Amino acid sequence: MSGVLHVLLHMAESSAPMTSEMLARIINSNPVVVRRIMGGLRQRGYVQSEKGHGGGWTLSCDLKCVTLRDVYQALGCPQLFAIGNRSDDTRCLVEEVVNAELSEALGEAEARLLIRFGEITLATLSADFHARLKQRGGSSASFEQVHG
Amino acid sequence: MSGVLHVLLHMAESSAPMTSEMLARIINSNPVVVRRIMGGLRQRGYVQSEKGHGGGWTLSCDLKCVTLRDVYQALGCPQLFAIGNRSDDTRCLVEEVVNAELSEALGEAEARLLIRFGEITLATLSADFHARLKQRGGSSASFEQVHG
DNA sequence: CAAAATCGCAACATAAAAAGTTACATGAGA
DNA sequence: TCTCATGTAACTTTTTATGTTGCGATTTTG
Repeated sequence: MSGVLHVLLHMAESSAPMTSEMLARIINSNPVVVRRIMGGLRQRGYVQSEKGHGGGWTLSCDLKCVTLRDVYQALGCPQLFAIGNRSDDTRCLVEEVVNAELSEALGEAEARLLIRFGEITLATLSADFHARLKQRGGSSASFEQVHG
Repeated sequence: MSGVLHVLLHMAESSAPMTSEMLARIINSNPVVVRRIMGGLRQRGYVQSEKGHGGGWTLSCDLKCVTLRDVYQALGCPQLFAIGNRSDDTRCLVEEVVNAELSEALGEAEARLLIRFGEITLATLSADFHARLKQRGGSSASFEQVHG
């Protein structure tokens, strides 16, 4: 999640397509992993990829229209919580009770978090970035500088 | 978390000490793991352990006074979320922004969840258990029946 | 006192999941 | 046609959680 957002924002700053390799460097990862996670985003039309010379990834959506929730879903709704129900083998009434209570609490937390994610767009993040950039004196801390 | 609660509720139903082995069977685990996770609870005085013949684990707290939050903390506040900040290497302003936004959202969700956990006591769970038990016709679905 | 039951703990082993890597096919431009 | 890209499957490595073994300490029982 964090990585994908990082990558998307960098793409937003770049006019030319960025290769999987460049994106991988941004998140200290590697090209194949990038392709893997970007696949979901492409399917939903948030990004495009071009093969061949000069190819790479480009944003193909309005930053204002894509929320963190959309991104999360494009990634296949990965597990949000690290804790959860141990098993669904509910022969034991005690376990049933524990699961019910935990599920409810976690479910509510998840719902809230997703709502929150739904309120944050990529444009929000981008604006935030530019605000900080200005504050820091405008030195762009560009891709090449930081991730080169 | 789920496992610990399961175990604690079974202990609440038992007058005699329960051995690590019995508790392990409850959560399809093994005695050493049980001792490991119960250690934190013992330190806080929620449970006691007795060595030797006839020994084992007993609850040593008022169920009404121990919340899920307490249990969570006794377990050492394990990671709650499966997603999070990729790194804290903040040379990149983009990453800084992403991290800030994600941290805030996750932080708030965590705080809320912990509050919620703080409102649920072991007594709540136990009451819930007994309510369901009555509803099902009182057959105790005891430890021996289910986990033996 | 000896034997059996139990916890405590450290060290090691296994398993499951995430991430990374390799290899090769395909398509696009120079 | 050669190079630069992505697409994808298969495999490997790393990481983390869990499980296991071994042994010492403590307590009850006979």
